[in-house]
Amino acid sequence: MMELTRKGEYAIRGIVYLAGKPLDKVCLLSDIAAAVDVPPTFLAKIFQQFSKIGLVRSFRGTGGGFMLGRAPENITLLEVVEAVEGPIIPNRCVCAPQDCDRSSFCNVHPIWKQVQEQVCGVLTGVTLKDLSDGKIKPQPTDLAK
Amino acid sequence: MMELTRKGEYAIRGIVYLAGKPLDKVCLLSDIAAAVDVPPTFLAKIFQQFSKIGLVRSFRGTGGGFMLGRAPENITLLEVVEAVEGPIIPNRCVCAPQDCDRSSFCNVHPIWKQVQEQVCGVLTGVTLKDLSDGKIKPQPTDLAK
DNA sequence: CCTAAAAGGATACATAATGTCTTTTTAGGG
DNA sequence: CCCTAAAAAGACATTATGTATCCTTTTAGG
Repeated sequence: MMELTRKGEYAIRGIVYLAGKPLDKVCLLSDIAAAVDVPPTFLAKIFQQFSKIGLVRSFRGTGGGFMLGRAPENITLLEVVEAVEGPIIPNRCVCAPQDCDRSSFCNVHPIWKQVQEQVCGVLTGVTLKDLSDGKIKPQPTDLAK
Repeated sequence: MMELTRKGEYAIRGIVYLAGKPLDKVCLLSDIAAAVDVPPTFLAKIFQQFSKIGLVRSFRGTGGGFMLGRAPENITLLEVVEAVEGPIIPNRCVCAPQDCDRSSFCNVHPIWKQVQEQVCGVLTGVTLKDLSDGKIKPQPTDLAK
């Protein structure tokens, strides 16, 4: 359960690679794909999605390629993951409570809500800069224990 | 991402129903399925799995049926979820770090580990008794904020 | 032995994941 | 103005997973 897909894994690899480059450097898709070991055609699809929502910027034609859409310290891992996997929804009822109007067993609802919040919390706390720097910030929840 | 399957949803419904019955009461599969609105044949498969690992006990033949395998306060939601969905693994690399020996992008590894711990933490904090009682205990993480 | 009930196995269908291929558009450079 | 490089877009193929259903077998009570 809760498993990131290949697509998600590839997306993170690719965009973290971009985050490690200068903001104005245009990178060839084929170079990125080779560097992070992802099928180029697949990565193309992912970056097309990212381009539409501004996570990356793309340039066509000769000398074209991709660069990060914004400064890496302003892009959270949550944003990347949700862009490629859709929203973090442990159970349908979290977003559609009307499906949950059964009596007893929908006591579970608040639990899924908690799970969702925890996960989003962790992923929000990490930026692409953190990841490309190799400096992962400890989460508050770690300090707690 | 992270979505519980129907099977998982059905499993929880079914076993929470059992948790609400007296420990020695044998319930007909068909009754359970009808009560929690789950396809009986599907629930049968789920409870067969549960029976093998002792989460529920089954009785065959006339007067047969299912009951909870242990006291509901000793069964956590995590146990139920993992029994039916498999282990909580946000990314393969969490359980197989050898796949993660790439340089930069596996900085993400500790993040997935954190996610895993957070989710398991929440699900461990809830028992079937809590769920069948309708009394969901607030998590430590809630108090923190 | 007859019937009720779960166990086990095989099967069917739909959807999502994981790619690939081809064609089209865009842009730079001679 | 063409030629070439590169991404965009769309169609397609393959597999795996999810979501069941059905049928036969085993077990147990009466």
